Amino acid sequence: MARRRGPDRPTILDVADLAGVSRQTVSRVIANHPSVAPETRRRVEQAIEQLGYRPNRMARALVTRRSRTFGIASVDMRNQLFSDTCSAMQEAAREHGYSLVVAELDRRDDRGMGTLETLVSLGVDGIAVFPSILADEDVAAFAGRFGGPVVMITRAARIPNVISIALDEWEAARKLVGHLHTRGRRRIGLLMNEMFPDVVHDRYLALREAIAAATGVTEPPVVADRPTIPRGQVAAATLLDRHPDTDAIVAFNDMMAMGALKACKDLGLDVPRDVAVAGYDGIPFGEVVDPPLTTVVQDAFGMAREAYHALYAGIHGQWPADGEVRLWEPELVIRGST
Amino acid sequence: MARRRGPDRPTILDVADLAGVSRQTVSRVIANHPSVAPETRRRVEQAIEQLGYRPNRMARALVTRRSRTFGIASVDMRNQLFSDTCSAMQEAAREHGYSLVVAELDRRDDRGMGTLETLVSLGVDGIAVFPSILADEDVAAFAGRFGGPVVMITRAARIPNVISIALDEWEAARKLVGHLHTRGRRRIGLLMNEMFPDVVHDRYLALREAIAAATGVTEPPVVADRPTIPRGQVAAATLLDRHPDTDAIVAFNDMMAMGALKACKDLGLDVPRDVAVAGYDGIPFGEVVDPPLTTVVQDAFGMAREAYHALYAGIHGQWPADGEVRLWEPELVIRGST
DNA sequence: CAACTTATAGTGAACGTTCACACGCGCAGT
DNA sequence: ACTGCGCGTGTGAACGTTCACTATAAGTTG
Repeated sequence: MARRRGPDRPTILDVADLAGVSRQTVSRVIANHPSVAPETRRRVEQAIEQLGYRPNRMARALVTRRSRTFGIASVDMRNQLFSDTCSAMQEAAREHGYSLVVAELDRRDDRGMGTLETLVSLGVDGIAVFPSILADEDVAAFAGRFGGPVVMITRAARIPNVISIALDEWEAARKLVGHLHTRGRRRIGLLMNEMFPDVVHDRYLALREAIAAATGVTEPPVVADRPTIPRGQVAAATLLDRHPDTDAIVAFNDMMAMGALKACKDLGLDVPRDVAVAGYDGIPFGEVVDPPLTTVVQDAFGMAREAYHALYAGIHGQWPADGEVRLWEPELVIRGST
Repeated sequence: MARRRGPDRPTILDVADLAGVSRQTVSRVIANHPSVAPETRRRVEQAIEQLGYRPNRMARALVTRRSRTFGIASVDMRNQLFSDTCSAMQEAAREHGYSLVVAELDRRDDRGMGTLETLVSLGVDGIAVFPSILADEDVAAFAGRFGGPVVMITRAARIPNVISIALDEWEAARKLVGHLHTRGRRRIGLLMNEMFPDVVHDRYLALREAIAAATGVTEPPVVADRPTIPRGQVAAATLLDRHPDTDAIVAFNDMMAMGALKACKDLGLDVPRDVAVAGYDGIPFGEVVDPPLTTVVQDAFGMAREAYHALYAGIHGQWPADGEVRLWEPELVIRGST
């Protein structure tokens, strides 16, 4: 074991000294400012190279009031949708030299607001909030106070100072329920997500509306639980126990739907003969399960890219003070489970 | 659309003014320094509350040379293992008030080193590198230059100034191959990951050694491809085409293994009767596929927590100048596919 | 009661940048 | 020769903190 002490990184002054110029000139070279003599620029660049100098982005951010950093907050980082979003945003951010700070929303910490404040104190220029557990009023208040752009992904809500990017739940529900109806399903049960009342709300409301329109049933059976495979299994078992005549199950996401597949198998029900099962998200594993899962797919990458570009645009220019909702078209992928 | 201008966040001076004290006193209150009169502390706390003040962590980091931020770099953020790691590190970091900056390693950018330099310029206190595509020498050079703690996850390599935390591949291979051998499998084929030569190497070497020990076959058939379901499917088809007598397939991870399941189904082979299939990682979907997947599980959460605590300890104290490898015990989960 | 301690509070400098401005120089126009 | 201008460069201040001191008042000791 050796005591560790950073061999202090070179600063702009070290570069300036080595190149025989002032710090400002080095700064200009870095910023690609035109008014630097070619010969000087060359010397400075060589000094930078030689010292392995990298500007300290915190110091820079302190004066420019721009960190070239976006925050992205999620309730659950282990969600595949979130990983995809993160990855796509990072990809988009790269071309502008932006970086990402991630934070998992902590319910215990002031109902999640503390997490957002942490991002702010880290100096992020904008924030993307992923399926929010936050109350709309809280988000609105935060966005006003923050002053930078805030986008909300996977939830459609018109919140002042917030752009929300989300799946068109009503279109999705129409497509999915329409498909089930075509296949002769009439008694559709729902497996919803207990964690995000609001998210559930849209998806639930849309499905209920579509079901009512298609089958006339206004209060379809519904069980709420956490959106995981085991909880989906339990929820589906509960649903089928309470309503044995159910001939189709629509789950909040593919995980729950997979749990439902297991539950059906346990009960000796054949999917899709006895019960059809469908989910949302289109995760890759859906293709592999038996039977392959019918699912409503959203273009997570496209949405993430749009979120990034909204943030980026928001920094430089305008931002809708009264909020904005951008809906994305869902795609229904029909596979063996329905 | 309204022009956006941050309603400048309050600074420590605003708080000081409101409370009628100096900035240093506010600073002391924030740091919970003892030498502040109870009455003064109360006034300051109230001012903080009233203004919604949050210290600017960049300004603080500039002087303390500590950002309370760790960087985490990954080749592929969409990997489930990475999500789990991220989530667990974040969880562990919370109690110390640390935050996470994530970056996806960009091969194009100086073979990935640029990404690490970016993290440094953001001022992270330590870095976790997730399945590295970086050459050991590059990592070593970087770790030396960086000066802060660097941990490498999922790869065992003794690199100066780096703690590496990884699965014990040899133990894993022994367990898995031993199990297959017990079930009478003698002609084991491998599906490996073409992306990370080094990672492959350990897993591959370990499996080859275990296979040789168990069956006497010193050069088992192997096909390398990307570790995804579709590529695993292609790779398995190739393997089975070249070696039709294969009676067991071990895949680099569960994704490839699932692809292999599909390939077997396509070829009309029964799993596990005709061919056994096993993977690595123990992702939750492995339970759901048909047949459920036998897999080598690593405690991603435990490893991530250890990584975090290593970094945290590294900041404050000692760091092994000549590197250190910490191996984690694998667990073999036997399910229907073998 | 002088001298020392303790508790509490404040001040200047520094962290590594960029911004706004000033400076010096050479050249063109009058 | 004077003015004006543009180019290339340097200087002081500022960003929001904390650190290392210093200062003051009150209490404690011998």
